Amino acid sequence: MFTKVLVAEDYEIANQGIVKVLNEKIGIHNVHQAKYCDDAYLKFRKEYNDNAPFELLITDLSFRKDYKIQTRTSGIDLIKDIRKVDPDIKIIVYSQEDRPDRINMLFDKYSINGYVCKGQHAIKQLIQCVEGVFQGDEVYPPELTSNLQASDMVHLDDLDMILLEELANGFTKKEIRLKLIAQNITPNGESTIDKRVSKLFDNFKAKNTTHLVAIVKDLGLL
Amino acid sequence: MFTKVLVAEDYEIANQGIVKVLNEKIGIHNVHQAKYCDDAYLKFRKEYNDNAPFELLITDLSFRKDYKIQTRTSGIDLIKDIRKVDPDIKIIVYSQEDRPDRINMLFDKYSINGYVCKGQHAIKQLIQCVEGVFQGDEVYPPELTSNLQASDMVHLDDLDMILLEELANGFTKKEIRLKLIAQNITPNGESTIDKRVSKLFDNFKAKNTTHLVAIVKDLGLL
DNA sequence: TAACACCATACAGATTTCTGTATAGCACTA
DNA sequence: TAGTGCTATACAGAAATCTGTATGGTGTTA
Repeated sequence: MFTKVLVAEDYEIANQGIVKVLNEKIGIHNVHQAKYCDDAYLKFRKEYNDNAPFELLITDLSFRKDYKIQTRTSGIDLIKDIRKVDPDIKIIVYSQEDRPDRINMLFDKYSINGYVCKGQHAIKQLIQCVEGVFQGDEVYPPELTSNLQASDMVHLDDLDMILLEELANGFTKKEIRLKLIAQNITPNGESTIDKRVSKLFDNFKAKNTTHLVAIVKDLGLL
Repeated sequence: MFTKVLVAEDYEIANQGIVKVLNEKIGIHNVHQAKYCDDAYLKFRKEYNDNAPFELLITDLSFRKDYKIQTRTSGIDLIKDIRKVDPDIKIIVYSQEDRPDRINMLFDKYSINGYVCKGQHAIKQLIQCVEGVFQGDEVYPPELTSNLQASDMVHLDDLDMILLEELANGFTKKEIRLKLIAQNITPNGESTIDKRVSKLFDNFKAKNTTHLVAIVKDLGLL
């Protein structure tokens, strides 16, 4: 089993909880804690340079901002920087996020090794995740593997995303059309945009533009 | 100090963390845990009926939904139901939420006794909060008292919230007007609603309804 | 009490949204 | 190759949004 672990989590009580689980349920005692991304990075760097690197990083994604100015403001920044230095360290992300596309992105783009959703079954999942990652597996959260269908069925292409984005930014379809033309993006006919948005209404069962944006924001797609 | 406490928090690791703090830092050992609102309510009810009521409830606001169907789905439901039965129990809410208006609402509308923001300083704050509430104080989180200005300058009343909510749900202003009339809520003139929404545009610097809803969703007010 | 500010409401006009119908092009296939 | 389905586009009309102006009521204050 891992012997040396770094936990990056700004939320103190959760941090304590993780350490408790690692100690008592998995038997890892050499656990270091960090409440800021920059702090985590420095700790990582120090041990790495001393030739006693951490074997596992467990990190949250979102870190609350406070008076301390940080160069890294999210777990993603932290992961990026650590991966650059040490491609071998195992990384488990442990966060609120439960959107399949976001989680998949972490595995694809930042080659994390495991993901645990904060939630009711976090303890059991964390234990399984640490064990799985130790054996070299990629460990996806059960929440994700069970219902891939629903959220991923509606496929949104680039134009759809641009439209949603610009509508949410308060632009009219005419304005959006002009922007598209200016950026040489096709299609950009006025009625095509109308039709695209209408199709999004169908996809998301929205009654109008405002409703559409509200739904998409709630789904976390925007 | 309190001797009998109920902790309602679906997120296991945090739940552990709270118990640890209550045990080790405040010296409360009779701590019961619940991971679902309904479960918390039943535990509360049982002890109350046995004439050995909890003196303090520490609860989260948001509970993740899962296969278990719950009649109470949020901490607010739980608080409402518990307050109905026992107006004397002290309640500390302990949540992600950091919007001043939401937190104030909890004190005003549900007469909670304390609030702690999940975050970097949650342990210290929780300790201070429990001690303050024990002495009969209302304990607001330091995050709130320090910068009331910014976010609270825009005061949203009930009607504003209804309008935002219904617009986000895709209803037209005419439909909303009819709903207001049906529920005997005044004012409900067509142009009044127009004017109210226009004022919200000003407040949030929104260009149109869609933009407004997007902004408010991002701010977490909806 | 008179002046002033604020709010609910009405009305009207310009703009935008939403929907339906219609045409043309492109790709696939029987 | 003719038929079918999909997409981009145009146009048009009904409905909704947005904005400006105007009026009457209420409450505050000089």
